[in-house]
Amino acid sequence: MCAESVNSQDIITADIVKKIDRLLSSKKKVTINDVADVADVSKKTVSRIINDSQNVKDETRKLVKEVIRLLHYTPDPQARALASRKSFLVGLVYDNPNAQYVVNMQMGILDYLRSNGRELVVHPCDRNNENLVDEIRDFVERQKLSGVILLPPLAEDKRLINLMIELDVPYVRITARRGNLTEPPLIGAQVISIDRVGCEAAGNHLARAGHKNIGYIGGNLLYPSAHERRAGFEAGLLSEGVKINPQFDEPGDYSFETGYLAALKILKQHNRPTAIIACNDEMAAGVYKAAYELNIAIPNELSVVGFDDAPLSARLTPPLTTVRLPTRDMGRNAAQMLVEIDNKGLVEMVFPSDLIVRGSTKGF
Amino acid sequence: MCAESVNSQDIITADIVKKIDRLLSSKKKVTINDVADVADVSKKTVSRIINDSQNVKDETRKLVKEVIRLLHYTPDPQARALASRKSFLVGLVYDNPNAQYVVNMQMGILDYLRSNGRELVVHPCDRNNENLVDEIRDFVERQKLSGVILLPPLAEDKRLINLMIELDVPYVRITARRGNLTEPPLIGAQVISIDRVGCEAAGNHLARAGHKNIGYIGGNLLYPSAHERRAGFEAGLLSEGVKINPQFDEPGDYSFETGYLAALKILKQHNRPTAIIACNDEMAAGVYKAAYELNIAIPNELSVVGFDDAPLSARLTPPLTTVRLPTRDMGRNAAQMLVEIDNKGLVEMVFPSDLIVRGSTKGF
DNA sequence: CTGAAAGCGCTTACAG
DNA sequence: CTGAAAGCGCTTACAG
Repeated sequence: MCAESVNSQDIITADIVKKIDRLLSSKKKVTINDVADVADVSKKTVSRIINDSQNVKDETRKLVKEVIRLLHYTPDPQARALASRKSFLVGLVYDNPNAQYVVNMQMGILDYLRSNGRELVVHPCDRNNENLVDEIRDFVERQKLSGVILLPPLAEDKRLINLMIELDVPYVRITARRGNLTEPPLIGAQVISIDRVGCEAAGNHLARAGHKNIGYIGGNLLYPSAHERRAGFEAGLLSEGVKINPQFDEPGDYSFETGYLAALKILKQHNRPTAIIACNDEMAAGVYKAAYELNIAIPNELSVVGFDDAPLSARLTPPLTTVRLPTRDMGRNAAQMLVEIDNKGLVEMVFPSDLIVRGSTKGF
Repeated sequence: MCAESVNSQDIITADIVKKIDRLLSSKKKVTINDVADVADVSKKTVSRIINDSQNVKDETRKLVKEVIRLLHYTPDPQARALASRKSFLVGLVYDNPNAQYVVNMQMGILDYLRSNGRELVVHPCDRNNENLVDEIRDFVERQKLSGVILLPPLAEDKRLINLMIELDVPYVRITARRGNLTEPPLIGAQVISIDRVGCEAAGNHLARAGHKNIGYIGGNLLYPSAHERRAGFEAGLLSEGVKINPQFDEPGDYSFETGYLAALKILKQHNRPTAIIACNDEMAAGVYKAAYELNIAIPNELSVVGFDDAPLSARLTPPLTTVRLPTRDMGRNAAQMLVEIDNKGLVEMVFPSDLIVRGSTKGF
């Protein structure tokens, strides 16, 4: 294969073409030295161009870029990492039980990183491991990560945030917006989901359908999401003058099991509610199980709402009305923030959630 | 912090301790040069020990290892990669719709890699992308991967297998055992799941429960798993003299939708079967939906069996009887094979699947 | 705007 | 069994 001889760029001389052809046919790896040699500049100049430095004459830049293209040169990431003490690896740190969420996030992050010559190194961990902080410190330092993305609930862990600051590594936290403004100001870059918006729509949807006797199964109150979602559901109901029935207001922890047990408790009572809001789809699936056992028909006798749009939710019978978070979009934007934005100061991006109405909710 | 002065190893002299203390308090990164200097050997010798070379005197090895320990030295992965043209990164290449499978596999792979100073770089891709091969070639070459793990169905892709051989990179394929021995001999290292075993148990379970009129919804026949599973189900039934009713033998493609449509078709007939075997849980969930709409009670009027033990399966009402693959174990062992075993020749590990009986199956 | 020199922290190839 | 030298492919720090 020879360098396209019909070259529109008259900056590429016959001499250069000859050099390129020789390199290409030698089958050896093309390095910065080859580019420098062919373009007749120093490798420092090539380095400047690779790293988007401004201090290069336009003409020089154009020539070098063309040579890079013709040689199919890509800089060696390990060599760059060694010299600059920064790798082109991004770490994804999480401890999360929801596989779909993790996979969607990975896809979104990679949507962006791919265009950027970076790779994603996954690092699931155990938030109850007492060596968590040291272990993550090792990970970041050894791999000289160019950035870290923290998923909830680890993104809320003060120890990890402090670690990122101590290591001076760019990081982006994926979090849910707190309604509670008495919280200390948020630290570092964040991609924030607003669980509240979709929940408000869901509450409104139920209230408008005529439901007045409404049960509630809460999320794990240690997570901001549980508070946010509740605030949203309540606001949506209240806009139509409806409140959660305190008689059927049960705690939960986002697990199928607590959803099931809470629903059993609620549904066994004689004036049982006509709708139950569960703080996530897992628990909503627990409500389905309880309803099934008690022979209560969804949606005819009971409407159910969840949160997450888990794969599960569309597979339930009837399919579950739920709230969706744009997880993949959030991942893509988190990666972009990490790479493009200097991490000093506050940076945030906000993503609302959406109500998805399916077959589990019905009016009278 | 000073090096433990009460040192049981009399090889560590006071002089060495002093040097170590000075290094540790300097806060600079500890390198191979420091280790060599403290142990009074060449850095080549330290390198031999890091890389488990045999040609080192026991005494020397012991001393150097102790110095490494006291200095908390860890070799720089990027420097090693640059010098040896091999990184300490393992690539996970897949194109798979099932999030739980991917996440379990990642966990298993990391179970092993963690103990090994290696990291996992994830690389989801699109098998219909015409640049697939070139794109993966770039990935492997640029990152100088020390190994690649291929998940199904990409693990069956001849183009990728040839690519791995061409690049001479160690690789392990995760595959399902084919029953068909006319297939060409299997290439390279493999971690093989035997879908057949669990399916046979499932078929047997149904037949022993007294089912004689049995419907079947197949998997995507492009994947070996679809054939394996069918062979297993049939063998299990046949051991009790039962066969799939050809009248209710429907194709499917592993999607919820095809499961649903096939089940509708089957269940609308007047002599409908008392049990349906679906080739995976997604399709089994489709059967639930169809049964619900047709007002057919599971398991009282219809038993259902799936495959995967997806998170979904335990959440369905009633919970689904299904077959489980030891995904995480497979991942751990794949990583171990990749790292420990020279990739020449055939190497395989086999993992059987298990029947998990839950509430969706019932006798008469 | 550009470059020569030194160095990042290892391993390779060779020698003894 | 051990080591001195060169080199992997880049960037840094400095100079002009």
